[in-house]
Amino acid sequence: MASKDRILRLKEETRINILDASLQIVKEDGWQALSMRKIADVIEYTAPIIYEYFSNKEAILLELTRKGFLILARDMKSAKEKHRLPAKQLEAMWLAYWHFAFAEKELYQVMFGVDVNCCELCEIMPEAEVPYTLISEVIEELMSPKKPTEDEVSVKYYTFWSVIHGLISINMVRRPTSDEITQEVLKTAISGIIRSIND
Amino acid sequence: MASKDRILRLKEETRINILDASLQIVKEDGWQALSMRKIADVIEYTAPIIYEYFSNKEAILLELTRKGFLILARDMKSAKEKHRLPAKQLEAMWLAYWHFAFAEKELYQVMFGVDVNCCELCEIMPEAEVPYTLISEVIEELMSPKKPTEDEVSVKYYTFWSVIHGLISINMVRRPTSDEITQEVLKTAISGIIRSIND
DNA sequence: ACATTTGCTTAACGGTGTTAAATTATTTAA
DNA sequence: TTAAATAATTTAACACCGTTAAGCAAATGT
Repeated sequence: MASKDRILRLKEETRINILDASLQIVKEDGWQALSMRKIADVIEYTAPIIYEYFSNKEAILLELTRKGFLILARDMKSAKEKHRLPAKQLEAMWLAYWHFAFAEKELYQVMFGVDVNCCELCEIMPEAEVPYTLISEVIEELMSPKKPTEDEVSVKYYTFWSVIHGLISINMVRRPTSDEITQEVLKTAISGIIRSIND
Repeated sequence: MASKDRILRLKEETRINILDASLQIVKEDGWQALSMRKIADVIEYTAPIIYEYFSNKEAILLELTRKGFLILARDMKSAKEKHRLPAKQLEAMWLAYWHFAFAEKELYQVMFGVDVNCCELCEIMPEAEVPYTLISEVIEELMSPKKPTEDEVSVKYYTFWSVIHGLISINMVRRPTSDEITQEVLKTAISGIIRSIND
């Protein structure tokens, strides 16, 4: 019967509506504002019908995560295809990754669990700047022959922090990588940046 | 009156009890399990008295964040003092940072907003492995003269990912750094790692 | 002894995710 | 066409959440 098809198509449509509504709410008011009742409001149903399409709220987040990975993969593939040299391909893919993170900020957040609460943290909590100060002093000392500007020191600081924080996030979020690999990444990263400081 | 002092001391004590109880709950069942009523249970009071010590739940998280930064600063300082060469000091401080993140995992999480939900994500969602595959293939090609093992490719992959993901996290969580700095960090990081691939 | 303050609890409000029951609408069968 | 069966949707409810207001009981000051 064709009517079965039509109904299935409608069902698939509301499934997508639920995902779209979720993303819309998150884009407007952030992840913490996402609730089943608000989703229901947007799709003009009541909350319980959502459970006919997703077994719970977590399943919605998971589906958005999958959506994110699909878009990311597509973007990275197309970036790769624009080059032939492996080095260029790598750069293009990572830049695509970077752009995806900000173009689809909300998806990236649910994919990798970055929350955005603490933007003005340093203003209300001076202690949060101590690590920055400690490290920057040493970086400046290390660069002192060149009399670096504060911005140049910042560049090095953020590179360091990115590597370490990135490694930590990844090791916390994913299944733990082998210790040897992690330690090697850590050491080579640190010494690599230190070496690069006086380039 | 000395009794005033005693009472103030008791008040300070329950303040600390609240923070300790919070951390205990989080260590046992994760951040998402932390609730005012559960804190009250642990300190053997009812929920509303917590508001005599903290204006709301967010304030408790903020205080734990501060606690984290204090410990981190202490650890980094003492690591620095163990060395005289700036390069050694840097390495020691970042290793201290690293160790802090795992020794005080819960504090690090509330400080930088890393959530830990998706440990087995790759098992239940194959799409999550596509970016890894894409990049690894190119890295392997780039290293091909050396016939690298899968572990060696992983090292490079995770270094890349750490840098990019770390930069993204930082740019999302903190007030936005100037675009020029960010772009320079990105480019130098990427080309640095690419260069290092055939060391 | 009475009044006042303090410490704490109970009760409540509006919100959350989720489930079960009741209701309405649609399709099927006689 | 009408009755029975099935599907679609809502209402009601449960147990929890953060938070606030009202109430009570004990300690304190006068």
